[in-house]
Amino acid sequence: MADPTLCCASVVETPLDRVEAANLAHVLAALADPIRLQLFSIVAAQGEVCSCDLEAPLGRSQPTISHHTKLLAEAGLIVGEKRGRWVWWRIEPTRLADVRKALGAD
Amino acid sequence: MADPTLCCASVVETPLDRVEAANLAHVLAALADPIRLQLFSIVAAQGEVCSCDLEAPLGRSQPTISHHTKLLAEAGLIVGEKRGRWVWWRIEPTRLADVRKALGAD
DNA sequence: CCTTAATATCGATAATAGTCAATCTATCAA
DNA sequence: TTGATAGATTGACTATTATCGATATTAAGG
Repeated sequence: MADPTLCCASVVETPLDRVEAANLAHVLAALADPIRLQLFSIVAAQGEVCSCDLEAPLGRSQPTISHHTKLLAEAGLIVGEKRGRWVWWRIEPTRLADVRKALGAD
Repeated sequence: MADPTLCCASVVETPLDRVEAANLAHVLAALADPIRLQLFSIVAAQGEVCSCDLEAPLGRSQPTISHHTKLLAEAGLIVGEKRGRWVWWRIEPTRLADVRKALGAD
């Protein structure tokens, strides 16, 4: 779903209002899980990864992997492309940059 | 508590191991809540804030505010100093910078 | 001391989130 | 068309978390 509004001032400049806080918290929550962080870093390192190649390194079942990829995708942090029976995931670097900026990147 | 280990390579460079993922997830989880994000941004904007001045703008009870400041402090993101009956909170900018770096700051 | 005030802690509750087995859907191959 | 495979969805269970009332703790001030 990727709520498009992570643009504005950083968290250290101006007090966030409720909507800004909710939007940013939603994206941060997607990253605030060890399995999803590992998943994200594997995808980032390999460029493109099939869902089927995530179960083994993460030690989680297929439905659980599917659940985590869905959350990361809804947060706009990864994008999936279906090719035949497989879904190939890549990260969305601009979205991650938005998060850094929201956390006060110079 | 502020686990000191957020130094290393960013999440987009190398796949995180379990320990790195757990440490980073812990700090991100502290930020991944709307109330704590607002709290953090209020403290950042004002430089120093007393706990007693957080209940009203955040619309939460005193025990809840105390709970959230504790989580942020345990993540190393804010520091509290007791002066008389009051606790004054300030942010830890280096800790926030560590998070940005872990998320791939250039 | 005793009272008041700021904060922390405890206990309970309701909501949220991670996990997996079972099942459904879509795609490909024979 | 049938069988096999990748992924999504559902349902149930458990664990975690946000919240607040009640209580404890600590520090002035009189």
